[in-house]
Amino acid sequence: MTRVRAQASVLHLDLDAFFAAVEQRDKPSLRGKPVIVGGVGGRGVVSTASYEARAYGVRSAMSTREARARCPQAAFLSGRFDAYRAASTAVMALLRSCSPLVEPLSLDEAFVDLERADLPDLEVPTVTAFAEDLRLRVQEVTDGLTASVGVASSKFLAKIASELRKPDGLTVISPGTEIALLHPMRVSVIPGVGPATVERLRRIGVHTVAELAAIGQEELVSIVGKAQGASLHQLARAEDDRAVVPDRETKSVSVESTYEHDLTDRRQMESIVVKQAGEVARRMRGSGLSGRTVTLKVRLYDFTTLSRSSTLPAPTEETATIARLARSLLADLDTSGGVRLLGVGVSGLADWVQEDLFADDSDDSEVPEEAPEPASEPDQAGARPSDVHWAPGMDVIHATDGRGWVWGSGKGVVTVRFETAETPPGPVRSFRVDDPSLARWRPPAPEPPEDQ
DNA sequence: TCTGGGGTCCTAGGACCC
DNA sequence: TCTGGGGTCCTAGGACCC
Repeated sequence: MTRVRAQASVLHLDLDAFFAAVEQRDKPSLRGKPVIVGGVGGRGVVSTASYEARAYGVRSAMSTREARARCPQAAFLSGRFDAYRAASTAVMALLRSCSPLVEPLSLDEAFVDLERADLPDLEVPTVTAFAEDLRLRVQEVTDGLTASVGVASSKFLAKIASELRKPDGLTVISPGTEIALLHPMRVSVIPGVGPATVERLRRIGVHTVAELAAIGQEELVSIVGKAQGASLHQLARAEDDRAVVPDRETKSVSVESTYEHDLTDRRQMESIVVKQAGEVARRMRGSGLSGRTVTLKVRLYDFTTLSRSSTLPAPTEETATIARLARSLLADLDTSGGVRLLGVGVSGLADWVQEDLFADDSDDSEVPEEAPEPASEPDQAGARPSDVHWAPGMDVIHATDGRGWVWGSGKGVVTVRFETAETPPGPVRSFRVDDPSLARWRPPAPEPPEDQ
């Protein structure tokens, strides 16, 4: 049984501070400055911090409130996923031009199997030169984003390697040196070992990978469970023969939202859940999926999180069906203390057999109107999602001043900085939020990728 | 008014079936 | 007077990842 490959032929690529780097690329005034992308509302968290912001201790998953306290001078932006997706698509296309076996892990990360790349051999000097060239080509296709790359004899070690010289670095682990590198490290370097597992291991005196490797598999299983015990037993020995798998299938589709103020009105909760069901259904139809299990997620005022699910006899992608089920699941829950998050998801997915290629994918079915939507509109007090209309960072265009982006908004005023990736930092001007000469600007739709 | 949003995988118990 | 033993499906919750 193969434990690892004899050569360093798995590559892991990770774009550095990805969301923040895209913002700095497109907004020249932010280059060299702390930039924080994430939820900008009172309950937001940091998604990505630029390295300048990390110097102040700002980290992913930290609450935005704390990030503001640590680095008040940072630009706080709510994120432009179309731009991130476009950059990601360009990088993934580059990787797929190198090898047919590319496994994206997220927008900013992927494995590449070099055994299927067109290289003369897989010796360390060859893969090193290839990886350095690849990093340069990433910068070319993304107009300047940097990537960190690791190359090793398995997925596990390639991922660890890419972390070692961030940002903008390359690490190749020579075959045969894996254990010497790995064993002194803390167990938390192992993907899948988070705070709960670190604590369990700490209680039996295990802190490093070497100490982990010294534990018997039975003891490990008794502490962390069957699957994780078996996995840790192998990874601690640098044993990993998982294949690079392209085209992993989607297992679930979901939408959730945390509200600035806890919800208490059942009618309002129902109307939100119905809207979310519609969004899930729309996305499912967009990717040709349908599913049998509908799940409602509710986070209460005290952060306890509940889920309730119900499985249909046959798959659906219809708004009305998903909405009806979600609403009936909500009906069984006690939400009297207040609700901070609501979400709707569908799992148990099957490919959608498209009966008629020319059928339009709209879904006009009506949701039974037992709970009419509260009169008027999204900004009902307490129901406003964390991201408001003029979100910081959003691209805008002004009738006479041209293109810029939203610096901030409040008190009926939007502040815009006029600049683009190509034009130097420009003036900052303020407008009334309802100024008709100001509009959201969207980049031209990217070419849909060839497959999928 | 600590604690996002979109996912994946695992566990454990009960139902149900052979 | 006790009580088998799988396998699969479903549900709820939790850990973890980016």
